[in-house]
Amino acid sequence: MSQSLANPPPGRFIDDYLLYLLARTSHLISTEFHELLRRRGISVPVWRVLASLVGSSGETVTGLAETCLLQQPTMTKLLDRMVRDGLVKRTQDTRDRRVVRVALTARGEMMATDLVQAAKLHETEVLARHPEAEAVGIKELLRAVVARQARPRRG
Amino acid sequence: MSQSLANPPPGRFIDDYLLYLLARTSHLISTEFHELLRRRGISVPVWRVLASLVGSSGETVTGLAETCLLQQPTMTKLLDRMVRDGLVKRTQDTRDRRVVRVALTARGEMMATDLVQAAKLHETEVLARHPEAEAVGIKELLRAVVARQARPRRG
DNA sequence: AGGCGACGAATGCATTTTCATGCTAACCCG
DNA sequence: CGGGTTAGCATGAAAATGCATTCGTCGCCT
Repeated sequence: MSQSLANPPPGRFIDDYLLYLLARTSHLISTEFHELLRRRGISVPVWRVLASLVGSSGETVTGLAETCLLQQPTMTKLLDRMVRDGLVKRTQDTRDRRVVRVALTARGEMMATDLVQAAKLHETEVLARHPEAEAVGIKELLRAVVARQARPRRG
Repeated sequence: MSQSLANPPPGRFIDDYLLYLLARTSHLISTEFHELLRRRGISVPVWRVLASLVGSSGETVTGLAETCLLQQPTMTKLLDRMVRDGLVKRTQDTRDRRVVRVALTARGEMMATDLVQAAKLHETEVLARHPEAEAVGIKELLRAVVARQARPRRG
């Protein structure tokens, strides 16, 4: 029962609150890259879809929504816009006619590849800037947390 | 000797992309708590404001926006609703009449205190579930990253 | 004091997101 | 097979958000 073991700067509750620290870190670091997107006129959700589709031959709408941390109706409408803008195309799955397969168009592919390159560059900068994060293997750590946390899909 | 010296799972780009891992982790863990909020009919932004205001005698609108990772106009409108719902009150700063001080009402205070307690409980569960995160001092790590990252005050 | 630039908050409109629901196709089980 | 259930996606009205701009106040500087 000793909260004094750690060293929380006991100012605000949230400054020692894990969920807030995670959200803030994510937001703070991502914002940097998001400004690059903004300069190119690409919204964050669009970037997420593009990044999710590189190297894929077709993802489902629901799968994309989950990956991009969006709700399914939001993804449907986002895809509407991306189809309109010629970034992705929808095709019907032949085995299961309920399923819609989403894939990049040539234009989307080009844009995605380009952005992924920029993202990798940025990531390198970020890791270089925060050596202690790399030292503890932050990516492996996060992957492990995600893997364990990943929802038991019913059952 | 970890096997992760090379590229771990070269499936999708994003699965080894730091910014995505951060966002996904944050989202995945937060979602748990957000469901508790949902059951009580409280939105995430409202919760963030409440949590930001416990123990405070008055924050500015812009300050709250930054803390809650929202834009200032969004915060203004969010506060409109929270005032309407009797959770917070606005008062004019006497020293600087541009500034609006936002503070919890009695009802807001009660709700906030209650939720903070639940949040602390949940945090404990989460940390217990992910021992390796606690082992590396995840909170201290994130605090350090935020502190270093937050420096560039753009203008 | 007067003027100018910066700051803090609010506003208006367009866009996006949400929530609940509808629809079709596949599954399951008797 | 047929009826009920579930999965996958779309839709529509209402709410929230983003972006640019506006309004009022302050600081500074001469």
